[in-house]
Amino acid sequence: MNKPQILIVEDDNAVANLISATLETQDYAYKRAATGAGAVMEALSCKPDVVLLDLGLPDMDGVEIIKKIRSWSNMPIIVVSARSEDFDKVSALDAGADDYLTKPFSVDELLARLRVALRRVRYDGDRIGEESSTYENGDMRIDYSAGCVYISDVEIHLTPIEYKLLCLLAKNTGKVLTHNYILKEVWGSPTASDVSSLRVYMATLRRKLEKNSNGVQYIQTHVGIGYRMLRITNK
Amino acid sequence: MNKPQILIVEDDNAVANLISATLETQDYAYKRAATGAGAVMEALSCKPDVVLLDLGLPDMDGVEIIKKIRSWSNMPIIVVSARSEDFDKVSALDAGADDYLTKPFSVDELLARLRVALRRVRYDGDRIGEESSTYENGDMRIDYSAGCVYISDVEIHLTPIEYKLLCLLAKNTGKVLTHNYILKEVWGSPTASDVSSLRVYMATLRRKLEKNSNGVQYIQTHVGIGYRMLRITNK
DNA sequence: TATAATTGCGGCAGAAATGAGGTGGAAGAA
DNA sequence: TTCTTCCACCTCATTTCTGCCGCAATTATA
Repeated sequence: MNKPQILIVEDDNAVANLISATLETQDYAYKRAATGAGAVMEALSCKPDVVLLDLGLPDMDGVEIIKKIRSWSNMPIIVVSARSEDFDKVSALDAGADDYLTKPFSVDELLARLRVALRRVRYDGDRIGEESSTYENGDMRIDYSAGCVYISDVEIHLTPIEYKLLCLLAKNTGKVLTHNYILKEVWGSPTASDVSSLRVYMATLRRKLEKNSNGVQYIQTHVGIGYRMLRITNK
Repeated sequence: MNKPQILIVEDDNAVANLISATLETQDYAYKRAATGAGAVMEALSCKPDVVLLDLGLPDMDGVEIIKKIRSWSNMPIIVVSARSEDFDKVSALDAGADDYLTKPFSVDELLARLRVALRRVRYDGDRIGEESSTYENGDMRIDYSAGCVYISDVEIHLTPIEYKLLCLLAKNTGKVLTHNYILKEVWGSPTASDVSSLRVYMATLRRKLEKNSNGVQYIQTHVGIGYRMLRITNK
């Protein structure tokens, strides 16, 4: 078995050095990133086994980074943050983080929690294997890493909400998603927006998807229930 | 989807009450155990989705409990302990615990970490179970997750009420359901609609089901009583 | 026993209600 | 500015429900 690969995301060099030195003594391999954008890129390219993420990065909100990574990967994310408020913890954990450590942290505890995360990777890894960062269905392709969508290799521009909507449908291809479920997943709370807005987004999303795609219908309406992404079998 | 089942292992009644009250507000189901032996037994018998484990039990060392459970199960274990020493955390985590909270803990944080654990259970469950959640009877097939019905692999379009009706009959294949029972289950209240409406829906449902299905009768009428879905034995 | 009356079921059709999609524009953010 | 988000209004399609009719089975009556 190879050395476990850890991605350290931290803009404070002193802390990053401390962590990387510690990891070396434990015979882990590691990569470093000091910005949110760099973190997402590294997470994509080197596919680390675990991400150690500092929330206080200069260029991007930590929770945003978590959501970005979670949009295509389930790799364990351990947040290491100076913020110890409940709100910060809850929002990071709910965004998809697996653990949350507050600075100053004990090195032993960090290592122990790292082992917990790795245990899970190894365990999951045996059964699900590699996860791809793209989704394909018929002529449609979603590149999660780039956040782009293509129809027959032609890029189509989606707004953030449209993109989220499409990803949600894609993740659940073949299943009917209820209006409320979609609203909760995309907008956060079912009350934030209402079904009429959802309809508008569905309509524009459909138009964009099915414009250059000769007559193929990707999204099916279930009247009074919700929507469903069909699996396209091109034969 | 069932309520998540949480096992609370805690000998201090006050804390246990606080946790169980909190869980109830979140619509979780829970069981309680106050001793290590009881905890292991409950974990075995009721197969909870998550275990909340207090380390300071009178009859058994917490780490021992973790190891015992881990010897046969990977269910998530969140330790809730008054001990905040590194050594305690590391040994619990390395013994197989998934998370470690020190008392006094914030209820919000506990709930967030609980959600993290449940997320993982659900995810694993989807992967390994891959339960198709379909019903089959003769040439008819109901795909519950897709909300679709097929006759001889041809999709049949049903309106919401027709679909509910069919699911209800399917769930009770072979049993006679009275008019009132059906009205209550499908419409919510027996007074919302009356039997004449039910007749219309039954008729259209029958037509749709038995159209492409050469002469097979799925739904049987019991005059003056109700309806019944027959189990079809295709030979 | 034979016939008439009653009751319940299914078919059909049309009205009423609900929901979906289109469009335009206002408000807010980049 | 431009882009994005969201709301309001309109039209159209679907869904739901009701009423009426004929048929069949059961029950009552001569």
